[in-house]
Amino acid sequence: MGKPRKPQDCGSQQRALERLEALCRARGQRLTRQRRAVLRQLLAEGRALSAYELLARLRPEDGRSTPAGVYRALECLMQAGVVHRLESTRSFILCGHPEAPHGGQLLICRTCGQVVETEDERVEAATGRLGQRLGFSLDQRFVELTGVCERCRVPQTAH
Amino acid sequence: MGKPRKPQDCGSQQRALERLEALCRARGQRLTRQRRAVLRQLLAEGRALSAYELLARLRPEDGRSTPAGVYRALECLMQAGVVHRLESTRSFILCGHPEAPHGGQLLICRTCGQVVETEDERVEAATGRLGQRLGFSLDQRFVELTGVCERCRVPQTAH
DNA sequence: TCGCCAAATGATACATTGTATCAGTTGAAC
DNA sequence: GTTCAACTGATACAATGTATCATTTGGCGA
Repeated sequence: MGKPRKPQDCGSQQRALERLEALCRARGQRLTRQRRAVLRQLLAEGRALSAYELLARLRPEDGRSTPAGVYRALECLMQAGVVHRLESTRSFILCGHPEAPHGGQLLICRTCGQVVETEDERVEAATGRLGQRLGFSLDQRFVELTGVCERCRVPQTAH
Repeated sequence: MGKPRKPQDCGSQQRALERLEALCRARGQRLTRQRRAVLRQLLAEGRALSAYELLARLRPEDGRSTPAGVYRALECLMQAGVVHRLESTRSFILCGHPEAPHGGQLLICRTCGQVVETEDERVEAATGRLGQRLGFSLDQRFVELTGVCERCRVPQTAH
């Protein structure tokens, strides 16, 4: 697992955090200290973290953090659509386009851990049609594709 | 969670078991006592079971079963392509069409627990193309769609 | 501003799911 | 039959996720 570089400097992180907070509020979720802290860590990390990795990062700044607390915060943030859970790796990541409609696809690089989030029309259409064909009224679609990203596959040739 | 009826009588279960065993062997896996026992339980149950549910069913007939043993058996059976893991529910189920090529889609009914397995061309094509478009060489595709199946949605109207 | 009430938190304990390790056993192939 | 890799049994533990309940917090109306 290589390390993806942190995606943003502090200034834009601050702005991103504010944007996410606004979204949560707009979707009827209180944005409490704990939830903000979880958001901040996910934003700072820029990659998927397990609940316990999150907990380890929260403890230093708030010794009272607990597993239950972290899971509750994550639950709420997922409700608000600003965090996704990666079922296949049991981890959590910030949504890449929290304003858009939801239930997208996640592409996960085995090598660097990068997660790319999409809302591919063809995949949406195909899975929707599949559900219909088999008589299911779908309420959630997990589409997680794992592989190796371009950067990891041809790391030297670029420069 | 309603109970799906057991899918087959004992005679055809026996035949199904033999067919699965043949497949495992053809794919280079020894079919040992423990693995056969796991297959038998999954076949008898006809629905997805967690590793520990499996363990509970194996213990009465073999008191020495352990979690590690169950996971090892499942690992092997997944390798052979006759068992799938449902990531979204952390459970395991017999493959519905073990002879076919693999990496299909799973539709899961929230109400009765039924799992329908498909190999939908459109979904395959769409996810493949998506990977290509984003520069990923995919090695695994988890597509799990949850919802309510037809039978559970309109249970009374049929008869 | 005050007090109310629902929501959120803190604390603890526990349940579920999954692995590491290593000694002993088994079974296919020679 | 011997041998060696694969499999198993046993034990311990790591990782992930929840239940419960007393307490605190924060938004809101009086």
